[in-house]
Amino acid sequence: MDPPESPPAPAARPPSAAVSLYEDSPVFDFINSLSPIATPKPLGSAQSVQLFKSSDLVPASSIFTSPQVNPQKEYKPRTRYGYAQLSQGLSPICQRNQIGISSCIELSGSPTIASENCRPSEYATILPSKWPQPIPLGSEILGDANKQDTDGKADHSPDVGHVKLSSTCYDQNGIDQLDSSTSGRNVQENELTKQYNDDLAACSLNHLISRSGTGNAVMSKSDLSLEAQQLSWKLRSDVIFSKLFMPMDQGNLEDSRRKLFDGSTGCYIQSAADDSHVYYAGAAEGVATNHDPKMLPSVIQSQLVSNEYFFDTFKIPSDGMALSDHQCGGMHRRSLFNEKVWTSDLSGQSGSNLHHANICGDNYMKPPRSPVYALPGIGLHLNAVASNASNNKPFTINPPLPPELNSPTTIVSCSETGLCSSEVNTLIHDDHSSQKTMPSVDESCQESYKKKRRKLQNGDGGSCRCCSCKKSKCLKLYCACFAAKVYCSGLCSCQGCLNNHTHEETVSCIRKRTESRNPLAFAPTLTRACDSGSDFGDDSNNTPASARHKRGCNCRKSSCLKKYCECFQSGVGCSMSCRCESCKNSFGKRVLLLATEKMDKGAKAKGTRSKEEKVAFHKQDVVSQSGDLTSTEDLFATPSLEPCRSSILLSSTCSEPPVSTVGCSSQLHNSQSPMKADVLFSPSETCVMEPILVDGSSNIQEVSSSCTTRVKVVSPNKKRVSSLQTGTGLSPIGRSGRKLVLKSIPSFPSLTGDADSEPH
DNA sequence: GAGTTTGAAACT
DNA sequence: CAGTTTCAAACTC
Repeated sequence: MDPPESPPAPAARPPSAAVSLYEDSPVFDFINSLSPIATPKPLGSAQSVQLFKSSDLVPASSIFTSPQVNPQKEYKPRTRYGYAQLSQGLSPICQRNQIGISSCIELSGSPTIASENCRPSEYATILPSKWPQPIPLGSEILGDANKQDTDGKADHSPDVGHVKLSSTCYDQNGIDQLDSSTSGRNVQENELTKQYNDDLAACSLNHLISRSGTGNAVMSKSDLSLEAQQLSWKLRSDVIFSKLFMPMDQGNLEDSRRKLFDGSTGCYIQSAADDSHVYYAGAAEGVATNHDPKMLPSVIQSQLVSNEYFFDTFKIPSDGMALSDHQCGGMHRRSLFNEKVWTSDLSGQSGSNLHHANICGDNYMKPPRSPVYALPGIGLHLNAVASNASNNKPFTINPPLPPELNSPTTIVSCSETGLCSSEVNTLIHDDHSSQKTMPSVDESCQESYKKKRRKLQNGDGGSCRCCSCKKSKCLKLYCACFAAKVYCSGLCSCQGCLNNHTHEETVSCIRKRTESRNPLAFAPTLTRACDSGSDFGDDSNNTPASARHKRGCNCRKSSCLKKYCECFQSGVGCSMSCRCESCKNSFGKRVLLLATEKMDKGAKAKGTRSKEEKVAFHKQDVVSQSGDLTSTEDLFATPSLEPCRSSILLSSTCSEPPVSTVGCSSQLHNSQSPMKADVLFSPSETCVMEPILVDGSSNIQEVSSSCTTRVKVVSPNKKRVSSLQTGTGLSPIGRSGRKLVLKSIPSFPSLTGDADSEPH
């Protein structure tokens, strides 16, 4: 051949030698016909692989998860970040060089797979909706790679294509330990569970969630743990968590998630606002599935640390063994069942289930009204989680919260828990026996309760909501207990409380009324998530309103740096739905697009930008410039896909490294670009970002050629500009705020898919 | 521990 | 829907 003269497709072409080997093959021809790039595929040869240019590979890389390539590295702590990582790990490798590819290939064990995956062209065109697909691939690859670790566990994984990571092994170990330690308790729980079996079905969601860790049928068993027990277990769980958390791998997460979603009942979808929240999507399983991957990264990323939170939400033994309550994080959440237990407990230890039926009977038992409808129970769960988190300050990752505070605190609290658990039981008993309705029953008692409560709160607070309502009778959302859809406990110091089983009817009624008034009233908070969860912050159990976070805060004086701010309290960054002023939420800023100067420019151009808007922008800017990590969660803070949270360094000035870079974390140094933008990275490696402009400002620039940026700007009037609201419609949260986000650039469908749905 | 501050919830 | 009031938690002293 004449190299110089040779026609097309030279670049991708493998060496002639390699080609010669395959060119005759029909397969080769076929492949060739499919894509020029494909040609190199003669995977067998390293040479051919090398032919690929890194640039070509980039797109594909996103798809490839190559944990296997470097299993050890991959399974490092980062694995825990989860999903995003998976994709992340893979892509870089493939992306960068042929080595990556080759490794991918090798790992895959199947040239075919590798070739397919590595095909840049394919990925380039791949729709976001399909991004999840990589998972299956990854799962395959990983599965092979990890088989050693997981052994027969592969069987457990759903057919969906769960990714199995070596990290699973870690989990496994931890699980085993846990399991052994908790097995006894499990039995106990099972017994209790029996009592509530009937109710469980309806409440399965809670179940699933709480048990997500177990990821199996087993999960259904453990939910009934007693609050006290949970408390006592907390320590254990923490320990376990600490052990497992790192190991927590995407595979597990994914697995659990999938299991969750695969639930016979339909699919549960996490709310965007709150990672930890799950919504029932009815039959939209596919949707849910799609969401998972996306969500995980964000969650992980932002919450990375909120071990407890995270743990609760996702911890899953690879083997599907029931983690039992430790899973629940004991304290992490007060589940419906827990509530029931409490109730029953009150009425007489294990015996009476008088009330549990009722409890489930009301809102809890309600089947999802719509696909989007948030299950109340979940809210409860998460809330509890969040609350616990707050006390424990589980979110270690977050800068604001020193790591020391997290686990250590938790542990301490756990130790306390031991003490408290008994107390709790006693208190509960007392409380209920005396019916809080009559607060005056025993003043001294109240005092002691208060003290105890404070102890708990300070220590870990576990599951206690401990309200102190005086005028609301605990029948308004002001009441943390009521907001969490739980009855007040003996630890509460409320007065004139009607939120107890003796007033079930009333409570139920009020709940309904409240819900009718505000469908989100009992919606899960964040979470914390990933609930964000997130995530990081500590969600205080004290937070009365569970739905607040989703709606966003409205802070003015606290700068979102105090617990007054629900977002801060929940350890999550403010989202687009927030209308806060001078937001300095250290967990992440809400605005993605920072542009002070840009603002100016915009102002010039438009000359109409409102002062407020400028302020908002400025705020954003400040934040980003301050070097705070911005969690992109904000972008997805909206119900639909918060999942995609990712930390991003926006400005070059950012001194702090991203907390966790799960999905597509990356630093954007967009020195050239006049605008600084928080970029949302999709979980998938493919960083397609849509610039979203508020008010139609059009000066957003794409950060990189390969990546589009989704930029959000605060709306001038501070009305929430939720860009990414759940387009999927899965989100129960209907946002009423004006949505000013404009997509200046048509891009891939947003991960959430909500972008499309957004009004312009 | 009392008083103040804060922002969500409730109300108008 | 906007403005005001109420409320309870968070915070300060």
